[in-house]
Amino acid sequence: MRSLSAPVTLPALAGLFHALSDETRLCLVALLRDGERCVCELTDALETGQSRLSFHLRILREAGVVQDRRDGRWVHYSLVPGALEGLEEGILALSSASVVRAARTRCC
Amino acid sequence: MRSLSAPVTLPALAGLFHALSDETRLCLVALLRDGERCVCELTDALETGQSRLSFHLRILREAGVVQDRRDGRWVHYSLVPGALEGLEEGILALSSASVVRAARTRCC
DNA sequence: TAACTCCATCAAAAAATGTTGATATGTTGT
DNA sequence: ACAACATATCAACATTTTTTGATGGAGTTA
Repeated sequence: MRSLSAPVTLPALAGLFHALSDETRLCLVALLRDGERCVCELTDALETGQSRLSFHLRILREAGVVQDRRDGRWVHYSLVPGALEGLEEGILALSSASVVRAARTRCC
Repeated sequence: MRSLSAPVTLPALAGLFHALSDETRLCLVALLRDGERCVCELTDALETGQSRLSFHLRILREAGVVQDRRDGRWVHYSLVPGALEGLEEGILALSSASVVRAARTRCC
């Protein structure tokens, strides 16, 4: 079991969940499961507009789920190693004990 | 490790994530961690309007995360046993292999 | 340099989601 | 039956998210 992970806050966890709460984005994650993919491959696979894809990729990127790498005129996306594992950790925290409370209400 | 779980589809998984993608709802889940709570306790803890809470509880209920139990004029909410474990399973499926594809595009 | 490709970004429109206050429903106590 | 209470639902509005098409930048090839 890993330790020393950053404390999980409710807002942070909600943000991560939000990034994964969309079918298109989950589809992207599923595609990246097997390794790096170029944006053009992803666009091709999802049969959708390029700017729409770019929008969703940005959300995943900002949530720390995927990362990009430029190679000439292509950009390759891949899963951030450990990101989904971190999510599992968050869920575990949520269902067991130590979610860090935002200092706001009596509850959390 | 549990087997025989229902196949995880992307839409189903996205729905679950969506239910958990809101801070208020995560807060509710965190409150229910230690056991059943009456709506009035939850309202009190979150210091928020009753109809707002009712709205979020419904979303959690419809996503299968929580369940309710009527007791006289009170309604008690609690976590559905195994719901969050199911989520972990989904994440695992997503990051490894067997997400069931919706029969729509070439990708998923 | 000019033309072309890949991709991100922007602005406007559309769609979905969340909030609020009012009302309805069912329950208990008198 | 009536009044008081707990909760759900509804409708109007506000906010956020998503989609779409247009534009622009960065890299490549000729």
